[in-house]
Amino acid sequence: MPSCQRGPNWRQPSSHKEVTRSMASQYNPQDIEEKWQAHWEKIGIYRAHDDSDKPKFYSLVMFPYPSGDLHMGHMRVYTISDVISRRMRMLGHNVLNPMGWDAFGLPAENAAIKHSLHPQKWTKENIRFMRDGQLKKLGTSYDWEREVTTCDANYYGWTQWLFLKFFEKGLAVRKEAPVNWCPECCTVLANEQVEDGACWRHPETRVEQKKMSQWFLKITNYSEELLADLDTLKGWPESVRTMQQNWIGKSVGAELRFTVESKPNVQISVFTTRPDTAFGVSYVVLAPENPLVEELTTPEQRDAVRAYVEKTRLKSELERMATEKTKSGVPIGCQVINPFNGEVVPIWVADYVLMNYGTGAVMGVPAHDERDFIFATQHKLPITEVISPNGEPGAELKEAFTEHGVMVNSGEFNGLKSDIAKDKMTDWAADHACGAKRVQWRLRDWLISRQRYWGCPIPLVHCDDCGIVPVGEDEIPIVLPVEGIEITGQGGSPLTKMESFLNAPCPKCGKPGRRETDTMDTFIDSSWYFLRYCDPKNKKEAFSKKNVDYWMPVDQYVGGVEHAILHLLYSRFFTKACRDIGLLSCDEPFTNLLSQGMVTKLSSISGRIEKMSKSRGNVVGTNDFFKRYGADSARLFTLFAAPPEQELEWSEEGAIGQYRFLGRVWRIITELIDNQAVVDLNEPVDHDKLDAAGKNFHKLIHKTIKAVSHDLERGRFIFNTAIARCMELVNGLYKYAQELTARSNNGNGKAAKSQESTTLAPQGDALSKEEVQLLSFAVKSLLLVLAPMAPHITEELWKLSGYIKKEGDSIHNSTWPGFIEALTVDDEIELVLQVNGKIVNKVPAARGLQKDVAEKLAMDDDKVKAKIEGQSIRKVIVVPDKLVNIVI
RNA sequence: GCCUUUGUAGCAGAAUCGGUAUAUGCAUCUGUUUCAAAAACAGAAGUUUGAAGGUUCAAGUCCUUCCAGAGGCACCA
Repeated sequence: MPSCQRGPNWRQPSSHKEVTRSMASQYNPQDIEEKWQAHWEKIGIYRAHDDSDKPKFYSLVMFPYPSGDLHMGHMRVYTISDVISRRMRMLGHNVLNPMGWDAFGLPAENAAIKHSLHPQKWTKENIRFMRDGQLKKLGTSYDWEREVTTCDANYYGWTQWLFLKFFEKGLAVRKEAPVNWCPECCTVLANEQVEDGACWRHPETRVEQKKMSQWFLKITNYSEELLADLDTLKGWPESVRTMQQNWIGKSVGAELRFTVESKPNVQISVFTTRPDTAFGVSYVVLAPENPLVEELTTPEQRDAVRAYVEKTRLKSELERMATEKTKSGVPIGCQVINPFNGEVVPIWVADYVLMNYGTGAVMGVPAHDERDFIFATQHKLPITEVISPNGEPGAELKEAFTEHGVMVNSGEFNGLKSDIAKDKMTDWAADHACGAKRVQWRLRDWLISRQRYWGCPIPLVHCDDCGIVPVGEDEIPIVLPVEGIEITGQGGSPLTKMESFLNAPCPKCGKPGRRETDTMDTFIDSSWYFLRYCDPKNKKEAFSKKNVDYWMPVDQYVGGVEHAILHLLYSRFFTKACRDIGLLSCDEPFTNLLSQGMVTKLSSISGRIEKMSKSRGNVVGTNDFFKRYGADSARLFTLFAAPPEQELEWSEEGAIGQYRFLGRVWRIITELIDNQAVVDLNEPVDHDKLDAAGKNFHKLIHKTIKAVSHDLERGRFIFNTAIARCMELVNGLYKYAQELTARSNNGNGKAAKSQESTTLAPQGDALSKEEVQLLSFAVKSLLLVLAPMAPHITEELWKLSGYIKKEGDSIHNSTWPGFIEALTVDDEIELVLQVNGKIVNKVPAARGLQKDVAEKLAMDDDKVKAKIEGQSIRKVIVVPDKLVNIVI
């Protein structure tokens, strides 16, 4: 596509004009960007200091997985976070803006199998390229001294140490449980890593349920706190809080116990959120996996029940959920006694009841539960109404009535409102030893074992005598072997075949034992990396409490919404657990969260606008773009095209538009400098000495500073409007410069014509001192407010304007500009005159008019007069400095 | 089914408290410049705010219902 080849390198061979034009007037990002990146690194201006008089600001972006290549879609999040960091630095904060690598994980192993390259080598090479060839070229302001890589032993050793602490506290436990197995990854997965019954890595692969003995972290110990503290996270998007709330899934109800008629010592517990419907129970259902099924089934029913259980076992979870219209089931032959009314009802087994929620058993109340209604209708079980909308029993039930109402057919509870009866009946059950109040959670413990090689080894030894024994703290790190490992993808983790790794003495008794070969879920690595950033080089501790208490919590976290549950929930849990272990003091890790939207682009494969990704064939590479238009243009476009939390469609034309804008900034400022129309400004502009055009422009500058400051305020971050304001200022600068140029050209008579027809800026010697000052103020302010968003061009122009005098000077070390409030408001406003809410006229008026003066102004207006003539006025509304509305 | 969220010129998006509907960019058109084009500079045009009701002197903004898109949870008892 030759038409796309435009850009700074584009030259027409016959263009002689290009040759004669001064070099300074050409904006060439490739001449300045790498130069400044190297310089910033040399003078170390982005280092964070662990002690400082300045207020701290911890700016964090979700660290990347080193997959090898970042594209423009990835760059959005780094740009947003970088602008925030840079601006906070200019506001006088001690900013921590670190970067690292989430470097353990399956893709490295898969790549190893494919290219027969060791995961470590693959990962390290990717990191080097992504760091030096991509992130640095974007112009990010990271403190690379604090770089953290989770697959380095000096990091994962502390991951193991934290595991031991969790183990000590009883927060890491081994238990046998049904777990999700991904046949593609050949490993188990956490619940959070299963989406719609499929592995989150490949949606086409269904996970299988297996019963295995595995390591879990007891995140459920923190269910209540994780839920309750969501309310304190005012700086989080509502949507993310809701998603976590749904995931934790608290439901309050009761556990009721039904005694088996033929075996009085056996009880079936059910969980219900509606104990008020207990008089309507017409059967009790067990999940097919419930061990009570085998225990209670009568000989006559045994064959039917076994066949049914076997049938459901073969169904996938998806198939089990698919049957919404029909509900299969088989009676097991015996009955339970309803403790409330003494009624004897049958026990069934049915696959609409799930073993892994509640107690794996449910009381069937067909009249007041949709699923039970379908089940009872199908299997001809009685339907007893116990709650009525109006207290009148006997209505024909065509479907389940699931709302609250008034109790009927419920003995001593009749007539009560059902929501009140809920508590009373729970109390009754507790008093009669057949139930209790109970809270049920959806959240389950975090399964962290992975049967994979490229992860953090779990620091345990299996001993025949002592069982499973944690290694001593002095043995840490348990190093993941790199040499002599052969990764084939066959027959499980290579660790299981590596004798030198496997053989280890029992830490307790010293006899030969065998090391645990499972590694940890990589989400463990990322659950505490933000703590390590606070103290990345500590060789004695995971992090010092002093440093963590200084920097934490993170003031602004930026990342993708795909981690709304997974990473963010795990990190919150880790923070609380570390707090209880005594390692730190805060309750929540991330005070403010910005979830940036994804970057999309038309995919030539599907023909639709989709998330930018390699597999969809719609990626825009970083380096092609940087070379052609510069990182500053890329940054501005991603900030400008949409608000940060919204989706952003990448557009080549739009991005070039930003390049054009920066070209405008470059041309006007370099020309002003060439013409000596700007000076090193060190005194304020004297507003009163300016002419009308000057006054207007001076006000525009103050308005711009105010508006950009407001848009970039903490928690607001509306970069698109901030850039729009900068554009307005540039447009204003062109206009003002043009007026000054026209004036001096008129004065000089003919001077203008010939080759000066493209002149943008006036000559300095044709201007008054105030005008030069005003232009200088405009240039200085524009560069300062633009600096966080376009760091390279602003630094170069800052230097050309003479503000860099010694090493260490940088626009990024400068102070964010202030503004004079009085100069942000206009003296004259346009007063809108309405009759009956319809606009009749707009007239200029002085600001701050008294209400009666404004009203008189409106009444005297000819157009208004014509409208209201002969009518009686019912009411006049005056909104000061806005409008007058006459109601007739 | 439940919850969250979005709907404004051709496109992306602005619009404190309800108070002149659209800043800014892309695209389009015109002029200057040019042999011509591009670039640059200057200028113009365009919607009645997804739909219907309601509250109000006044609604893009508040309320109700509906329609459409995006995301989350879901046989959760």
